[in-house]
Amino acid sequence: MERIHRILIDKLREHSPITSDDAVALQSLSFTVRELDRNEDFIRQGDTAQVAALVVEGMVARYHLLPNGRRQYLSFHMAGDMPDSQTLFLDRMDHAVCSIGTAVVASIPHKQLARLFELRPLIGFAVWRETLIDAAIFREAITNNSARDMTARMAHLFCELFYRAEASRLTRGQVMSLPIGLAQLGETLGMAIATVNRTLAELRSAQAIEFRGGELEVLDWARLVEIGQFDPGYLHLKKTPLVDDDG
Amino acid sequence: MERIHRILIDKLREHSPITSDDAVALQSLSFTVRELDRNEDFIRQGDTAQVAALVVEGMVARYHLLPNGRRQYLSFHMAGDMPDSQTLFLDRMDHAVCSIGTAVVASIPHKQLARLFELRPLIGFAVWRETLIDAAIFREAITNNSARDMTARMAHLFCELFYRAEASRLTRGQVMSLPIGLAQLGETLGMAIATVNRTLAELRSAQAIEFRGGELEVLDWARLVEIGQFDPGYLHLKKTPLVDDDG
DNA sequence: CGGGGTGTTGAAGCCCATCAACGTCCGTGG
DNA sequence: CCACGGACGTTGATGGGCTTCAACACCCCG
Repeated sequence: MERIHRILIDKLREHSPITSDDAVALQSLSFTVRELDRNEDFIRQGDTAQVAALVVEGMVARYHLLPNGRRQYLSFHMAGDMPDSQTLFLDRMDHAVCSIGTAVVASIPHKQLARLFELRPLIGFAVWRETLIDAAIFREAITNNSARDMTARMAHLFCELFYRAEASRLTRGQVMSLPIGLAQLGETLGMAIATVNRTLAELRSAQAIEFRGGELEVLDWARLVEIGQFDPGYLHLKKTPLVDDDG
Repeated sequence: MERIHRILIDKLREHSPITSDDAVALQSLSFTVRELDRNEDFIRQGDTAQVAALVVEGMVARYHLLPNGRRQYLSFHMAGDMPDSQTLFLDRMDHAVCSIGTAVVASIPHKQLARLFELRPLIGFAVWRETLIDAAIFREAITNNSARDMTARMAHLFCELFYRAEASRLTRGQVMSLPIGLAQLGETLGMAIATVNRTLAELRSAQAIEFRGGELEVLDWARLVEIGQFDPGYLHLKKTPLVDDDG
């Protein structure tokens, strides 16, 4: 099996039942691969698309471009995510997608996906579920940036990213790759860079995390969860670990 | 045709192509109707559901319940919206849904919807599209509450609600029903009640809106759009008005 | 060695949360 | 009819947390 198919199937299995037949059908999908430099836009606001992207390596981010030229980052995506699955059914992108750090993405033609959804509705439902989890993450971001103080806000973001990375087996022990700068953190959480730095120092001195050189290390998960008021329910992931029953 | 079916079909037509055959199929859906007092929860955080709700009259809101007992309102929904369509594919509600003002909702069994999606994929795609527009609205709320100052934030919310109400023909001239209090506005926009009041006064003195007694009146749409930096692209609605070609 | 990008830290000031007091409306019950 | 009480809206005073601005440190790469 191609690595790209493996990634997609494993990802869907984090939340959906995918049968062996479904897996075989998914392997019929063709794709093209593209390597991205750090901070490279690969979908722009206003674009239309005939392909959907699948993250293969690294991380990508979605963001709104604001009138003043600044950005509001909306979400971060790692291997297995389809950050622009909405282009399947919405004509124009209302936001942009860029890489953070170097990344690899695969492009899958809309037409092949649509045909698969008609042939095997359960695959469509699995991808639909994926987009619904996306929406749940957006909702949590609303609450995070509106109702939590700066420290909780940052802690919650780190909790979410680490939890998701772990579910996708992208962590090494207590460390995950998060090749993001303070400026981008600020444009995610709605805080000024200076505040980002001071809040980060706070989390560090609480012995909760270490964040340097594009790597996030969780020193005290329980404390981080408590500071961030993190409850992973909204991620709708199965609690059981992945089982490789097709390889 | 039942009024409930009419509402649902018209709503889907705001963004999706629904053929006469699709419309007939949609009319096979059965439902039960429930009337709600003002501020009545009808889905709670953690619930599972076998039915999906369709707003028939009035407005409902989705919200996160916070540890301190306060709420973060996430979105508002009016006639035609399906505020809990995610229950079709996600087991547990990660947020609650309540009425604001009195409202009427219809409940449609999940099983009937799922069968319809398998029989007629295009209907499923239309509902999917609806959930994707929801997600786009959530994204805009992230940006609104994170990157815009208080005045723009409130203006943008009013723009969105009025624009959506107009698309669904729920306005009377420049007036729409918005039976919401200052406290709830604050819990939507992430500001204290006092600030809500003062910001509201600002918009009033700018001759942009009037908001009183649960009614929002737009006095100067262009100015409101400018203050709120509102661009309706993210709502993904067709620009053409609805055409009643099945009645 | 120089320069740019990024991170760090301090000082000043403002916006907004908080608190408090008062006003207004409306429904209830005397 | 009026008195009362509660929910909601309004307004002022205060304080603090965050933004802003500025200066400097650091590091990688040319």
